[in-house]
Amino acid sequence: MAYEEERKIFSEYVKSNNLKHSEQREKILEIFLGIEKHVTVEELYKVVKDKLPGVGYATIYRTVKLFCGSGLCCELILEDGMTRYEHLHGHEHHDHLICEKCGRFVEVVDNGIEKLQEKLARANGFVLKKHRLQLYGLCEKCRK
Amino acid sequence: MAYEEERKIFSEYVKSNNLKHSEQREKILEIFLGIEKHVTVEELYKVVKDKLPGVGYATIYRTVKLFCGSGLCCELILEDGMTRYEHLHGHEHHDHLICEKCGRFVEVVDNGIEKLQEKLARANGFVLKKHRLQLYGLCEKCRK
DNA sequence: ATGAATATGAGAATCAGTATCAATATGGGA
DNA sequence: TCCCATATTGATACTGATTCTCATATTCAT
Repeated sequence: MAYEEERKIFSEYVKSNNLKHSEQREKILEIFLGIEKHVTVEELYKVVKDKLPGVGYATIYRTVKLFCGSGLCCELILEDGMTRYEHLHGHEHHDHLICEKCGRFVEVVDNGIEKLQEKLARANGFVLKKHRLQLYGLCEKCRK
Repeated sequence: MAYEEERKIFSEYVKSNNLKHSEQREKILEIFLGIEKHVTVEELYKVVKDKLPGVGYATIYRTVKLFCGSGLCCELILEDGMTRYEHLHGHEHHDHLICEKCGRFVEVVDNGIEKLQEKLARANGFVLKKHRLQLYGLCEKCRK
């Protein structure tokens, strides 16, 4: 049984919000953590369905929202109208570089950009809370 | 009758795609160009409805898509599930700084950020086509 | 003016996500 | 251990934004 730390974080979140543990939540968490990519609810549903045949779509939606609340993951909203979820625990902040042809995701960070964003916001009288940066282009393979 | 240039661009786009002119398209274009902000289809629909009472929702959707195709405007997709449209002709590229409380939009550009994005993409083997950068925070007023 | 092609408006359909609700499961106390 | 108030679940209905369909109306080259 892996992901001790994450289980603990989730467990504490559940407890401190007067929620309850359930087999579904345990299983979905484990499966979600085992998928090392930005997963959509639909994708997650399909995988969970294998191990938990009776599970409903709504439960997946509800459960990933809990994961977000607990700080274990966050939403990634692109332009295709499907929300993806990505792990947060043990992952640094990053932006996304996306190939328009093959859909490949690369996680990128640039401290220079981060700093300039802060500066830009401040110059306009804003206190920056978060940002979304997505770079769309063609990857090496897809250009050939 | 204003917006000569834009009308011409649209007119040429229509012609070169074997489409047809129509009163609706003319009117919607004029109204759209007159709104100096990032407009949603719903907002545009309401304004158009005043001058063109019989107009249907679908026509607005179809027409703004044409405007995008012609290069007169582009889509702005935020996190609220509503697509906004903004003028492109005669407007420089810019990113968006958005107040999380009052919803105010500020258009911003930073050449440093733009360059670093290019560099970052290149370093990962990508040729950059476009990017989305949205900065969310609290504006001066809303912090008080 | 004519006809082939496109545009329109109304409403149905779609699609991701949310709300509802009856049935079930959980967990802190007696 | 059993009780029971409370939370969770799965099924399904519902949203809200957008797209599709289709019969009718309009455009435009001839």
